[in-house]
Amino acid sequence: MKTTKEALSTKEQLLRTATELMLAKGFTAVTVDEICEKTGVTKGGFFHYFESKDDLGKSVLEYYWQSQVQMVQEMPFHSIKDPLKRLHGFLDSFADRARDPQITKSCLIGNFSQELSSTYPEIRTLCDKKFSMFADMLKQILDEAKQMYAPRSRLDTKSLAEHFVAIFQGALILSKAKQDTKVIEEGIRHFRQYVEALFKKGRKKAVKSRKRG
Amino acid sequence: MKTTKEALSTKEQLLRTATELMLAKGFTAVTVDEICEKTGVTKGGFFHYFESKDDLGKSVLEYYWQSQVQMVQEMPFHSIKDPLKRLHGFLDSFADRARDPQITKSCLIGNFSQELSSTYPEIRTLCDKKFSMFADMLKQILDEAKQMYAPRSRLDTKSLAEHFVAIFQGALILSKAKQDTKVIEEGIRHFRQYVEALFKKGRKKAVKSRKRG
DNA sequence: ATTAACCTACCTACCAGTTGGTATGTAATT
DNA sequence: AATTACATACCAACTGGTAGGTAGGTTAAT
Repeated sequence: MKTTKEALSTKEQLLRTATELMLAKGFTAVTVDEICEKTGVTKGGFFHYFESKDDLGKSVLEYYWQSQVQMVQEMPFHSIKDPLKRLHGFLDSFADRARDPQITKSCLIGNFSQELSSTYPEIRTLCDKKFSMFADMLKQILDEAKQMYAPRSRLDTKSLAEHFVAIFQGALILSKAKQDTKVIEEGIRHFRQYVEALFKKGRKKAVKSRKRG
Repeated sequence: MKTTKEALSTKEQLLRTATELMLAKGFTAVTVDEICEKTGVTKGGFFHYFESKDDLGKSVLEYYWQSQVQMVQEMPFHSIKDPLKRLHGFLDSFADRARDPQITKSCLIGNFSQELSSTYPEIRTLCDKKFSMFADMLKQILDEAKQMYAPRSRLDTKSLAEHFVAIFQGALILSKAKQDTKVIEEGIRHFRQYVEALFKKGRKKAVKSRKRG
């Protein structure tokens, strides 16, 4: 296999190029020819690895997702014991990434969801799953924080986690129009403040309940 | 002129069809032929009204924006005197629309921003302006509410208004993937709660400041 | 000998956009 | 009242180029 010697296999190079282009222009606007030229592979080569452009779409989505998962796994917040501090560590990492000019301010899951949901049901389902998995990761932190700091409140951690995903996706869209990443930072800041407010409320309620009960 | 007798001029019919299709599939995936066929006009007819597909893009964006402005103007919240209640009225209307199954859960400004920002600078600028105008509308309500209920707080109403736009855009994306509009309702609910929390905090601070000063 | 990993050359459908019309109305001229 | 002139609102048929995809090969490693 080439993978051992060369940095990346041809297939992975194709996936990388496709990801890069589709992050900027979306699925439909990117042509197979474009991907081939930029990767330095002919069309025959491309169709050796992918059945069709649609097939590429699914593969690219999976590839992108894996890279995102890895990225999150490499974030330093996991080792933080206190769940609320861990949450802030999580948000810090995302804010750092928003500030980093080298990182593309776009999300393939969001792009595909918007562009392909009504025409490619399979991709729509895939996007749904990825969104849910991402939200679930955040939900776990929120659940722990809730249990520790506001166990009696009826805070809906699932909805709150999904809310963050929405904030993030929306901020990406705004940042593209504005060509300014501050919206992303602000979105994270607002979410932070909101969660803080919710936990304060939860604590109060918990105290009240304890007094009552 | 035909406009008086017929419901809509040919140009407006073309704009409508284009809007409808592009809300679902995005700009690139919609072909001029498709728009023509669905409108019942030939290509010659289309290019009589629009210089190019790009030109159509800009026109469609403007047309969509106007329709959205009109929609907001027709909402009942404007007559509410109390600015905080007016804000809730505003949010109520958006939540109602999220619930209404007849309304397409998609925003052309968001779609275009995501799809075309990197390739069509003019459209990107247009999206930016529309987003800003929408945020500004909300900012005005927030400003009034701030002045009345938390005049001393250093609440950033502009950032908060933009945050709502982001929440809304993000929720639309999620709702497409999930095929469930509850995320939109939830997004609005969370924003509501967040603003409430901010105003409570502002009130406390104002009280404190008054005591101190 | 077989298979994976490509490449060259090509096909067909469809894309945005053009050409050169016609039908209709309107406004000024005769 | 008839004629000329011009504009608007379309249509049918076409063009050039590009899209996704295929057929059939070559090369090199297993």
